[in-house]
Amino acid sequence: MKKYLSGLFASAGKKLPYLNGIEINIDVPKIESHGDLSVNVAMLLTKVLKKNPREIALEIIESFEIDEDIIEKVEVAGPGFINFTFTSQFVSKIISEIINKVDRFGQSDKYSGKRAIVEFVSANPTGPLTVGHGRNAVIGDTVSNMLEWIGYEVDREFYFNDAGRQMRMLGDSVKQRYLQAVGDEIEFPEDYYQGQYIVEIAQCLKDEFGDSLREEDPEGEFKAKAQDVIFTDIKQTLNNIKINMKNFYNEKSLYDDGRIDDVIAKLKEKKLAYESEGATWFKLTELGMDQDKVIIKSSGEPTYRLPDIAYHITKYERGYDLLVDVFGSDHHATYPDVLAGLQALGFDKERVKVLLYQFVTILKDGEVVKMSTRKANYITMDELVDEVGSDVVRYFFIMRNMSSHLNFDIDLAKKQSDENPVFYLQYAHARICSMLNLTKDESMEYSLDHLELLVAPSEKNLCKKLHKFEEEVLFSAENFEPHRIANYLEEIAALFHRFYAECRIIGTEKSLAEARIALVIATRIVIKNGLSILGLSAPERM
RNA sequence: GCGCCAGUAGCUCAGCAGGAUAGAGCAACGGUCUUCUAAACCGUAGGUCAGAGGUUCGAAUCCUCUCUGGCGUACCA
Repeated sequence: MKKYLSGLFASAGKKLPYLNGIEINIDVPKIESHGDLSVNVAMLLTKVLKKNPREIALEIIESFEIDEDIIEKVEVAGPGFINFTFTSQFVSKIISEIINKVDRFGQSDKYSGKRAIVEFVSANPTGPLTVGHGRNAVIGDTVSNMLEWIGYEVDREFYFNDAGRQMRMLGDSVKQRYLQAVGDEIEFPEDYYQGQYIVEIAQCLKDEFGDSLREEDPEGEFKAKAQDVIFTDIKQTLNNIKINMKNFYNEKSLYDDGRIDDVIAKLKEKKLAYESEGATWFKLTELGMDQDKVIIKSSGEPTYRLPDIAYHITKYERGYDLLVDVFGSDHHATYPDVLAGLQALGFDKERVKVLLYQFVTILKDGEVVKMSTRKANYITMDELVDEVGSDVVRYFFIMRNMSSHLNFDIDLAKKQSDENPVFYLQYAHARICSMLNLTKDESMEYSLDHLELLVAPSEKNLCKKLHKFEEEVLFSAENFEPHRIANYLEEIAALFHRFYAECRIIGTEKSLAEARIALVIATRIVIKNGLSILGLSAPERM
């Protein structure tokens, strides 16, 4: 519908030159009597033309060559809006397109040929994935899906660090538990990883090696075993919520490849790194930032900035056009350093898109749950998925704007009832499948020959919303706003349920019934496609 | 102190590519199944869009300030 209007204004521009070169905003009015689409261009032109906006609007309307099969009515309203009402015939045509494209409907090829890498989760393997990681995981995977829908070839990647302090602590923790397991009476330090999984890993080592590891370095067999067990578990957890990473990128390889040294050398070459107080500093003040930061500590260990820069360079080198990073809001102060580094080394930082999401507050029994991996005070993703299922978990994490704090109410998520919004969408899909089974039993088929019979308000409203799917997917993907898809689907489902309440198929005159079946099939396709973008199942019965 | 995010109905949140009378779900109240799934639909009630200025023909939406909450502001990641 919007495309048609854009064309209409483009050709009107030939007669009214002032229409050329200005952007035509096409809006959906909130009030039904204001038509299907509305344009405010006349009001924007008052200043330039020094004329009353309603006069301008009238002049524009007169210049249109209207096809009456498409546009039913054009009128000037309010302070100078131009309101368009489309014919039912035109509006319902979308059904043919949807039924034609099926699971490709909503996809676009705007970015085809482009490659994107989405880095997400990226948790160090010190413990199981918790509900705290959930929002990151679901945002990353859903954004990846959306990018695929607009043409990108997307690789999902998990970046991790198996060196460093946290992992050292992990090895120490396992060793302590092991010593306890082989009978040593020692006290387990309070600041070590407290989780039960550490005890289990230690038990495994005891079963395998007996007490022969008493003198083993914590960073040897202990750390290796822990990392192995925990990573296997993390992969399984991701799999449980339908996430498949293409790569797990180990920070360590950046050292082995000499990439870390390379970055240092290049920064020094550009006079952007210097030594002071035993450490190596990154001269961020040179790049317009507030203060210089340490990139290599006096201990000789780099800070996160250095490997992060080196890692991102590999992404450019691997040929990605778009580099998406999904981070919690606690990273907001750190990534600009990395971007500045990339830019200084000649990489286009505009290709990096950092998605920052706000933290999740977990509510259980009406209370806030404070989580910490080290203190073993957490709810794991697996526990949650076992209780409520992958669909509910994914939906809860994606249904809100990522820039807003999210309350995750575990008790609400557990309810298999109408209080749980994900069922609203799935129920619409299941209801449709059930209807279609029934019409099939009655030997009724869909037909695209009489779609113009779909004139009831609930039919027209549903069709109008179906028109917007492709645009919605494109806009959501380009703006990295996955929650919009969830909102859109809730609207489609609501319109469908209303249609269901008002319009019947069985017992209706044949050609209208056939048109309605077509509408229902089209709706099913859109709901199913939308659910698939969100990584949710589309159940055929509930 | 400085920076980022947020503040919209009792609760959880949409809306924020400036538009006409601010929405949904839940919770409350009332109605709708002898015919396609009542996990649904219809209706009632509920608001100083945190507050104050400003820009504009027009502001929940953009700008400034204030207040409140979250997160940062490391030789942790």
